[in-house]
Amino acid sequence: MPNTKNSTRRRGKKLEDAVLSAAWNLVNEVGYKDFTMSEVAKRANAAKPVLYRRWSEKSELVASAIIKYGPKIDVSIPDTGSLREDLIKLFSQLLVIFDTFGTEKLHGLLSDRLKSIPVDKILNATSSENKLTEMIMAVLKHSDDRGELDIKNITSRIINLPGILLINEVVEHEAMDKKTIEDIVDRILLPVFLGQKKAADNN
Amino acid sequence: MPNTKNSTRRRGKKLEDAVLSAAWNLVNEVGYKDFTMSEVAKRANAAKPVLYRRWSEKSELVASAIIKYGPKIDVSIPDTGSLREDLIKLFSQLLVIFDTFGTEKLHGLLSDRLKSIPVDKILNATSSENKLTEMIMAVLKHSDDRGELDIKNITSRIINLPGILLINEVVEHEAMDKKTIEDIVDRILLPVFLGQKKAADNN
DNA sequence: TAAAATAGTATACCGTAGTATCTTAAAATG
DNA sequence: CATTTTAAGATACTACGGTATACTATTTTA
Repeated sequence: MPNTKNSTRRRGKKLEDAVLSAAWNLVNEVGYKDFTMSEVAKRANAAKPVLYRRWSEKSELVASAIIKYGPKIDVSIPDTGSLREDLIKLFSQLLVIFDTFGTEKLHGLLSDRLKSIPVDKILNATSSENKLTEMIMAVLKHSDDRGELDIKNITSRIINLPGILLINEVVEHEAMDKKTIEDIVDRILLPVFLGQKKAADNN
Repeated sequence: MPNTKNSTRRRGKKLEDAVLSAAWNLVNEVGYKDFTMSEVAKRANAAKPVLYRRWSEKSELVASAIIKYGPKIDVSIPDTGSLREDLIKLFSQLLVIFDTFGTEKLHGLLSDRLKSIPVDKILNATSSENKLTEMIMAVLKHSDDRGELDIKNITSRIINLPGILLINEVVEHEAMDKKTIEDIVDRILLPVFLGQKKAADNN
């Protein structure tokens, strides 16, 4: 504590913040591909090993910077009484991600992260406390309560489907708009979710 | 190293084959991550620029080698009279890929390819006549002929779904077995495809 | 057959991710 | 306050993907 003023050498959180801030600025200036670790180090007046001591690879540093300085996603779980509306609202909360970053940033980040982690972890990591699958699960629980589906039949593959579709949109298309969301919900998600009907519904 | 007496300089297909063969051996020995272009060049007694003149990046060379020396995929389009059986057969044809390669090879290849091309192109890739989406389309056409769905309602997003699910399995799981295929077909693909019903079916 | 175009050879080079090493400031411990 | 421990600084290094260049063998063409 008595050091803060005169200290020439930053440590811990101070240093970490400086690096994350530099990383955030840089990724916004040059995008993901041209983002280099050396440049971040230079801008933060830090040494490269400092970066690698905290983030094991480029994509992790960028992900951290986005989590800290990127758009905050509304984490509220919609409960409108309609599965369709709930899903649309949930997806719409994610639109801000597309609005903030171009495809290039998301795309590059995605392929690099894919190198080290499985798909279902990608979304959780990027938004830390905002686990998409948990939110999906909550929405489906409400639907189950209304007797529209049987949540016991919802497998992990099905739970992951929204995330996968989201990632696919990132990779494949420039943007995700309201119309795309409705298309995904109506043509894919609802048929899949509601296809897992309660046994009583079957005959 | 100057040529010993009668060493002719290889060109065209001869040279290409030597490189592909070396690449195939190498990727099987060391996997994708430790596969280096320099080592391929060395083994094929070729110069690096020769590789890059034909394949623009590492992932392309590896993909080419797999297409040439890897398992031949049955490209026949099933037509059993049942959409479910057709889809299961189609997916089962792809099992051989998982059997032949470990996840590491597919995983690394996938993330590198993702860097330069969109998801829906990954499977079609240089494999010329083996386009998954075309086969899906044919199977769906048969189903349409039987009046089970309306093919006009099948959007590109829906057509790409099988490929996306396949890629997801590559990334996320060790293997894809019969049970997985049935799960994907019954719980996801059939609900989605059959959800796009003909207007006449609506009661 | 001679010239021109094509494409392989050899090698040096660049940029970046990521690591190793050695020194030194600052914090923790006692 | 002295000692020990932690972690930053500085810098050099390795490995690899991919490119550039200069040279030369082979094929094409006229």
